Amino acid sequence: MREKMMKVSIPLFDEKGYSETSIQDIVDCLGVTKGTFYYYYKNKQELLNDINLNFIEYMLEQQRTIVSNENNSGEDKIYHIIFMVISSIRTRKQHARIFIREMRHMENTNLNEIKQIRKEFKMNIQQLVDDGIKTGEFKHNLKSDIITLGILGMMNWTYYWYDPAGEVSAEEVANIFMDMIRTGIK
Amino acid sequence: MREKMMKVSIPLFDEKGYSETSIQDIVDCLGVTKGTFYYYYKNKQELLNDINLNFIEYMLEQQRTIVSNENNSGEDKIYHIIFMVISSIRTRKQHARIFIREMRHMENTNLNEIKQIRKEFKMNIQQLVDDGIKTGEFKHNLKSDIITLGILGMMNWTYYWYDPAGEVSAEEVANIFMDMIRTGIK
Amino acid sequence: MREKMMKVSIPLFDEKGYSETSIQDIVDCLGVTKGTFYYYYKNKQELLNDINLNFIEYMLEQQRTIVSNENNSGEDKIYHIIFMVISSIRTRKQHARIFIREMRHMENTNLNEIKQIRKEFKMNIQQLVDDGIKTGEFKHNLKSDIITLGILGMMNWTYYWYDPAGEVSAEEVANIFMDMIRTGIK
Amino acid sequence: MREKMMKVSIPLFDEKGYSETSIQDIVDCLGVTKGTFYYYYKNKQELLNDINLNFIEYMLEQQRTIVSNENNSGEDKIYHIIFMVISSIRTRKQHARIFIREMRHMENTNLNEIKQIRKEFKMNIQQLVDDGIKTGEFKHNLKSDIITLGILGMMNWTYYWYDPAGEVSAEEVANIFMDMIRTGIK
DNA sequence: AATGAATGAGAGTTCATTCAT
DNA sequence: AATGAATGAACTCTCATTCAT
Repeated sequence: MREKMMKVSIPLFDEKGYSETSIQDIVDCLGVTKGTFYYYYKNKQELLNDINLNFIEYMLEQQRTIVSNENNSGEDKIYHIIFMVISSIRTRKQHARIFIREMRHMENTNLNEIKQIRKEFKMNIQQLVDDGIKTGEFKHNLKSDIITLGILGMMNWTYYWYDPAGEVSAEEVANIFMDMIRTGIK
Repeated sequence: MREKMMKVSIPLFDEKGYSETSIQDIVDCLGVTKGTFYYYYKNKQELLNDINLNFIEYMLEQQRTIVSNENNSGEDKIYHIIFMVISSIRTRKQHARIFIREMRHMENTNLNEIKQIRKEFKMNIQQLVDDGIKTGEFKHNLKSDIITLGILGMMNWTYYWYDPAGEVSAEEVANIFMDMIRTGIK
Repeated sequence: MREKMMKVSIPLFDEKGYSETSIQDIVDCLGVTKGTFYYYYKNKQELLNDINLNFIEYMLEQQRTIVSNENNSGEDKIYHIIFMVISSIRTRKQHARIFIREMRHMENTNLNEIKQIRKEFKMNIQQLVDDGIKTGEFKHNLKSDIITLGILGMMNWTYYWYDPAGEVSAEEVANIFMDMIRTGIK
Repeated sequence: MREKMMKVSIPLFDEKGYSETSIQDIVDCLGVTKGTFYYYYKNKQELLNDINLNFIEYMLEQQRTIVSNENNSGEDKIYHIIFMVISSIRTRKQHARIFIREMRHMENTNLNEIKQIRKEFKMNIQQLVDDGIKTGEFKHNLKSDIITLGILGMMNWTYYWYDPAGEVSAEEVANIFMDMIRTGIK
């Protein structure tokens, strides 16, 4: 039931916003009553925590798999992360947007956990950049943290414009971004 | 008074969120009563409209000045836009974040106006890329729209991490980003 | 200015109701500001008092003229009162309805004055009935007070259905009512 | 609970008026909180709808029973309707006055329904008059619609003056009115 | 004679939450 | 496992009224 509640809440939270979605809205989707909600969840925040944790843990897990693949170069790994993020939009666009927008409404305890995971997600990319600098794969004078934040910006922004049903495939976008990151537009 | 209300609302809207900020919160900051708010504003939304329009019009104006400078190359202009955006964080960080997050709460009429301006902001960049492709300044096989969205992502994300009081100057960030965009990290 | 305010308030009070009409609504019709209203009127109630007094005094005056005409029989006088009331709808329909519906909102002092006038209006009719009984013009066993209330009911109700622009003239309605009152429908 | 709320609201709506009665007034009578009101009613209007529908449906039902009684003549039926209306004052005076005065505040959907019922109530009387004309029970040259409006006026006005606790019984008033309608005062 | 800024009290309504059943 | 009644606090918004200018 907790799963069902998460599932119906995600489109509601994305479309109307967390604050604007009432418990009533959620239980209406399931044909149950508000009491039922509180049987499964302590409060509304807990549901948001669940949703956000579920998302970021999934993303981190995917990223870890990519990073730990020893057959690929750093560059390959960065590419695969970008591709993974953009691909995830097909099934997790709403999920991702909630994550970005509604973090503010989380309890402190869970917020810290999430920030930790988020940091790891970022650091994994930064590490790839740093490694590349060390091995000579990348330029030697890069500021890896800012480069990483640039890459994250490009990726995260896709949640606001990329349409998986549109003409451009996730692969194409990933390729274009990776090209720009690798050799620029000049 | 409308100005004063905008001014105190911006930090509130950024920190607590638009929905979570009550009219009471706003008027308390000014030492006036709720009635006063409604003397100057038709409703809460109108205040948000004001805030958002004020922001995006400022940004567009700055961008127009940059773009219309005939002494600079396309590349220079892109650089100046990036620098302008990051510099704007010093005085407009909260303003910008409200703009990005709370657009959903705007009235339709004003929303359309804002979307229009936003589109122009984007198209101005895309035009620079297109021009660069035509003149040979940039690679000839670029997908300018996606490249532009990548650049916008990098810039917009800075509102969430860049600290103007920190060690790295806006100029440095702009340089790093511009380098990546120009020649990549390889 | 007090007159002008009364004039624009009457349609507003009739259509929206006294409570639902705001001072703002009233002053908007005149292109002045709320302050102006309070320059001429102590408060909203005073305006209603004015409107209602104006109406009932006019009605009473008309009635007095009819009653004091020594050429007419009692029956004639009753007829003329009915005709006068129904004729008054053309110019005072809204006025009359406000009078009937919004008396509740009047101050006590004025309310008493109005009730007094209203009573006189009623007693003038009742007197005609009583006179008729005494002179043998009417049946001798009539309960004049209840008969009077019946006649008043017929007349007052016309404010809710009679359309002066419709096909039936005020004269016709007065004739029909008077016929019924005189000789019934049998 | 909806019933209880209707019950306490009727005197409030009659004495203070619909607009002047607050939800707080209503719930105070029941010792519950405003939230409870909104658990049972969508809004204030819905309560008024309930009250008004309840009244007019009761009146129509009573009228239908009278009209459908095949043992009575048309004249008898008109008498019984008048008597029924005046008798209803004992238990429904306030109810009736709310109905007459506060129709303006009803939603359109319900308003139409109510107007329909009201029309039927009127047409049932008019039909009796028409029948009487046809059968020769009544004068042949009557304008039945205006006669009916006259009768309705007499009856409806009783809600504003008849005191069931006073000296005159409902039966007496009905008899006096019926006499006037039948044979007039001459 | 008229304005415009401000007030303050209260309105209707929403909603997360509780809890006995 | 689930309900349904109830709460209470907060919210947006309205408006008659005041008063210095």
